[in-house]
Amino acid sequence: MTGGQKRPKYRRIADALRAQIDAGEYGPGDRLPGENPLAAEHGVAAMTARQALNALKNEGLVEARKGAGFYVRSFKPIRRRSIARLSREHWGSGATIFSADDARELTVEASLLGEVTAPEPIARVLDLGEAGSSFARTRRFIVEDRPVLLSTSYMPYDLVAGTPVAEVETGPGGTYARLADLGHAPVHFREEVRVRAPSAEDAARLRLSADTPVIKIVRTAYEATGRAIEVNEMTLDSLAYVLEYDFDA
Amino acid sequence: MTGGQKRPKYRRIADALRAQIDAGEYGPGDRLPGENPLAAEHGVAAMTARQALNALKNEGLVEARKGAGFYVRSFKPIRRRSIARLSREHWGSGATIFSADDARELTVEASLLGEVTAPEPIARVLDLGEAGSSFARTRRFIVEDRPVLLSTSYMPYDLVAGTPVAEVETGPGGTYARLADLGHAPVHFREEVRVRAPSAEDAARLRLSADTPVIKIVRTAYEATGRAIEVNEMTLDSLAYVLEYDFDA
DNA sequence: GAGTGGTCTAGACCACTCC
DNA sequence: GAGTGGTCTAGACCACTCT
Repeated sequence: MTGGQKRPKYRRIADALRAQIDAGEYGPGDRLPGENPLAAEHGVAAMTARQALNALKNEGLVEARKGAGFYVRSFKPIRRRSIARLSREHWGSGATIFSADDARELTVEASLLGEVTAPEPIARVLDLGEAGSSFARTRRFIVEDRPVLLSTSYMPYDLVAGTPVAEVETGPGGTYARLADLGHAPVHFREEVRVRAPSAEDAARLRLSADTPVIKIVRTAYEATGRAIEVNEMTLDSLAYVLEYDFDA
Repeated sequence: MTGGQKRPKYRRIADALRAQIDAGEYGPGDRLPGENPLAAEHGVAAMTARQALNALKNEGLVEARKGAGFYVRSFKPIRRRSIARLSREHWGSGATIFSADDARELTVEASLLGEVTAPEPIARVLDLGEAGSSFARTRRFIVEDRPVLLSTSYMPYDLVAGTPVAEVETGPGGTYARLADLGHAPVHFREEVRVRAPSAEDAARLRLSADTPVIKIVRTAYEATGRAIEVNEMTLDSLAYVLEYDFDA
């Protein structure tokens, strides 16, 4: 009599909550009813109400805080202008490539890994030889207290060891400007975009649950000779970003 | 004594299965043990084994077939060369823009929607006026019997009504070549890439479960005057694609 | 301490496929 | 008909937050 055709109960409950969120009854940051009130309200078992809440969590609409409740997500996506940010004029002018993204308080945690053995596919692209010896640097980007992007940049060790590229601070224009100083200006880029489940480590560093997918971007930078001089492997909170690519026909 | 530190049981079972898949013990298309054998093997409740299998499903590593079992996914991602496929030389030569993607048996189901009211954000970009009157066409792309991409293309109704663009078959070079014939050649494109939970309809048309995220691409085509002449809203099976963007610094 | 989400158990019915 | 995945129930313990 409670009226059930085909759509499972937990989906109908999720639908109802989603509608309320869309209608603004629950605004960004608001707390949703917990599983017990929900279950009572809809006359189902607690597990079923929980399934509904988890469905919304997996959609990225709400986030769970242990011991506290489910809260409506309140993060405005970052618009990443993937091509403009890498234009020569941009880093050539001394701007960091991050400043082509949304203007928002941005914290970057950077650390040098120094000489590392690059993962096999990257070693091949960079033509690192048998040792696979690369120079690597990792970064974590935090916007509004939320870690949103992890990045690991690999360059041929021989190319950059002992140069300003291998310093902690790469100076105005960043790595690409320093590579240009060395006569290895990047002239071409390729970005490969994939969606995947995060590794346990990535999930932890981005503070995501294991069910939330991430965007993987692998960017390769080429110098004029056609040689690959850098590979940057990035992991993005998939709900925190909109990727924008502008190009001519 | 069975050795449990912190990682939940269901995750450890999922990890074990993932390792076996990576090791090739279960190859593409193979069937995994069901929840009951799995539960017995690991000494847990059936629900817990099921949780492990569902975790793998959400990762996209395996797919569930109702009444049959869980099977290792066996689809090789499609490499979509987003920029090359839209170059003027490409469609100018009479090739369809799909042929810049992986060479694989591709089926396209196309249908004209005719005159439709475009969604508000698209109507604004296309400057459709109050009526929001657009001409629309939808397509579904199927590769190896798997629907992988949905597309809906919107153009200003006044621009294309009664022209070859509005025909069922757009001819060599497709819509963009016909727009060029009309003196509205696209010279610039913008693609916006997002990851989201699919609508119920999109999930059904792509044969995805509601937990599997999709990639949303919104592509806007601009003519030389800077006017937007087409908006194409695409929904991709996020595990079926690798997006590739090539560009110069 | 009360409430919460994360995990887990031990059952159940249904619709589906055929291992 | 046996087995399967999808859904559902009615409990439970733990770690966590503090509504």
